[in-house]
Order: sequence, then C-alpha cells, then structure tokens
Amino acid sequence: MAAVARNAAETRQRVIDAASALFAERGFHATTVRDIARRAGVNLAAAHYHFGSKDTLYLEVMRTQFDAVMQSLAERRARFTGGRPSRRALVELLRERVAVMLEMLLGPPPGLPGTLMLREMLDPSAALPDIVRQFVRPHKDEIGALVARLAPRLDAATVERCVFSIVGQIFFYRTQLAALPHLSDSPPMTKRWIAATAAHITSFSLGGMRAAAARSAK
Amino acid sequence: MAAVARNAAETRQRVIDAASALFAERGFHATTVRDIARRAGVNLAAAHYHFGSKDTLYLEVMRTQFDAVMQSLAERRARFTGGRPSRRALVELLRERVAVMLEMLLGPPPGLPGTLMLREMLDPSAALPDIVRQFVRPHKDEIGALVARLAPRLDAATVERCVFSIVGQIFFYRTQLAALPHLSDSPPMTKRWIAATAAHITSFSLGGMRAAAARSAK
DNA sequence: GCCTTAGTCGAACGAGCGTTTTAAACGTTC
DNA sequence: GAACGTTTAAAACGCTCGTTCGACTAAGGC
Repeated sequence: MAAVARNAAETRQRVIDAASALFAERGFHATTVRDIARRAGVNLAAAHYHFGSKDTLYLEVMRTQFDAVMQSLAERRARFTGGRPSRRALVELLRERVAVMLEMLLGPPPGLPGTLMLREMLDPSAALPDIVRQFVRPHKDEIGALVARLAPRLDAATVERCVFSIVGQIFFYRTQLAALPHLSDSPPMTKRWIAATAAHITSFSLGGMRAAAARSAK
Repeated sequence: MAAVARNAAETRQRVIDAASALFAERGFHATTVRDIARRAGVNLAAAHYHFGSKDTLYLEVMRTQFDAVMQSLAERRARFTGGRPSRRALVELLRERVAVMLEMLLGPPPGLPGTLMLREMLDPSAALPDIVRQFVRPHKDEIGALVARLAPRLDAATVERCVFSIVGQIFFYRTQLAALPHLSDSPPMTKRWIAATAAHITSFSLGGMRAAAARSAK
C-alpha cells in the first residue's frame, strides 16, 4: 500500500501542477482534461478518480495555488513586526512590497497566481471569495497600513483610494502584459527593470499621497 | 433585392450585437454560435452564412466594437485643438479624460470595450494588434501629451511611466470589478462615484508627476 | 490464502460543439 | 410567369468534450 499511496500522492501533485499551468495558460474552457492528463503523464481516468470532475479540479488548483502564495506572503510579513520604523524605513518597506507584487505578477516565468487571479476576475467561479480573502485582502490591508503610517492625516476612505491607486499601478503591467511589446520599447522584465519600475511607482505614489493629504485637508 | 438586403444588414447587425454581448459576458470559448443565434433571433446557419466561421465573427465583433470606440474618442479629441491652454485647463482636461475612461470601462451597463479588451489581453487573438492601435495607443498618446504639458521637464521615459501609472489607476477598477464588492463598501458605480474617483485619480496623479519630476531632476 | 480496498488503465458513452448540407421561400429579371 | 441568384430554416455530419465503465494490479487485514 505504501508504494501505491506514494504514487497516488505523486499522481495527484502532477495533475495539480499540469492543471495549474494549463488553466493559467489557456483558461478554464480552453483547457481539456485530456490535455492536463497528457502533460501530467497520467491516465485520463486517474485524474477523474482523484478529483471527481473538472470543476472540482479547478477549485483544488486555486486553493493550492493561493495557499502557497499566502504562505510566502506570511513569511515576508514577519518584517513588519517590531517597533516604530522611521519614515525612510516605511518608504523602503513600500518599495519592497511593490517589487514583490510586481515579481509575483510578472515572473519568474509563469506569473501563475497573477494570471489565475485575473482570469477569476473576468470569469468568477466559486473560488473567487477565497482568492479575495487569501490574496487580495491581505495585500490591501498591508499596503493600507503602510499608507496610513506614511500619511497619518488621511481618513479611511482616502487611504483606501490611495491603496487602489498604488495597486492599480502595479497591476497595470500584468493587465497590459500582452500589449506592452506593441506599446513600449520592449521592457526586458529583468530584475533590474522590476527594481526601476518599483522605484517609480513608489515615488509616484508618495507624491500622490501627499497630494491626497493636501486635498483632504482643504 | 432592397427588402432582402435591408433584412440581411439587420440580421448581420443583430448577430454582431448579440455576439459582442456574449463574448464579453462569457469569453470566446464559453460562447456558442447557437447561443449567439438564439439571442440575435436569427437562424444558426444565417450566422455562418454572413461570417463564415466563429473565429471571423469574433474578429468582426472586435473590429466593429473598437471602431465605435475610436469614433467616440475622435469626437472627444476635438476639444484638444486650439491654443495653449492654462494649467488649470490642462488639469481639467486630464480629469475629464480619466472620467471618460472610467465610464467606458465600467459602464453604462455592459462596459463592453473594457471587458473585450481585458479578455484580449489574457488570450490574445489576431485582433490584439488592431485593438492596441485603435484603442490603447491613442489613449496612451493623449494622456502622454497631457502629462508632457503638465510636467514639461520630464524625459520621454518618465512620461511613459507616468502615463502607465495614471492608466493603471483607472484600469484597476475594471480589473478588480468582480472583487470590489468583497473588498470595499459597495461602490455604487454611479455618475457621482465616477466623478469622485476621477477627481482622486487626477489629484493623486498630479502629485505623482510632481514627485517624478523632483526625482528625475536629482 | 482469500478478500477487501485503493489505484490505474483502455475503451466507450452521451452530449454538445462548429460546420455543412438540403431544401424551401424570397425578390428580381426577362 | 418561369428561371435565377440570394437568403433563411431545419436537419444532419463529424468531431471532441467530460465523464463513466469494467477489468486488472498491488498491498494490507483477517
């Protein structure tokens, strides 16, 4: 039984991995269970044995994928605890968070969670509430906390708008990924490019927050 | 022949309209030609008679849809010509442009071009280059011109980054449309809400441009 | 040693898809 | 008014999809 169980777990994982890649690549409807089974190197019926249906496989893929994201996010979050950081440190934290989100959305190669989430936004499934809770909310809350500390005078509604403005700038590069080669002189998507983009977004946003504070003070 | 031709043109239009709505609503793969024919109130074969295949119908839908957008854009653009506007007028122009894009992306009801474009970005088809040329490029160039006039000291690369930052803030509300009810206290998407959002994005972006100018001056 | 159970496999099923065919209805032309 | 090309309607074709079936293998429990 041990050998079988080990193989079973491996089969399960291979199906999950293949399905993650294919769902991200082509979307739910354009992906066939046969393609998934072929890429996973398992039998067609085996996939159905483990997951029951294409729909539940999709939900399982989402759950698995965003569990992993949540975990890596939790590790990064540890840095926040500890004392009352200087403004310079807060800015640095924001810049780093922007860079992390850019990396997560654009690469390395697959940019899988970003793509799956974008697809979920266009064609919401039963997984959407979970994704929002595990993925979107934490990001929003963390950036919101940073904004609130960087601009203490802002009311809650303005903080939310600023968060949307910051996150929007980040998401833009994933949303328009396909169009960017037609739009701009090929951005190489290198580490260097990500750092430069994160730096721009950060300083642009700091200026924006200043303006928002000035506006709400009036 | 005249009566037939009139019916034929009407049939064509009805198919295009139904297909536009369904492709936006469900995406290409989840939409069936039978659904389109049913919603259009025409026979299944009629659609194939007029468009040959589902793929060419999709391309035709895209062409038609973004032709219309381009036309409405051209009308709005007329306002730009004429003299050297004051800074206050430039800001007003930017605010109005942001509001127009928000409206186009979020409503009234369908927000059709925005949805179709987002789908194209996730699953690019042969229509993507056209969409970029007719829809994305003009917006980018116009906002770029505004940015360049509002912050004359910026180099071209920084202007581009600022444009991406502005457009990103706008697109955010379309990208996260499905998640917004889970994220925020239900934004009503009314005219009033759009105006308030446009005002925030505009002032946030003006502050961001100021910061970008200060940064590039260093 | 036999039986149950978990897992895999090839084959097949029914449904729904895009597309094509067939035939009837239509206005136009002579 | 008969022949014609054009447009619509209905049925059918071929294919692929998600899913199911039954046989088979290997590993414990009694």
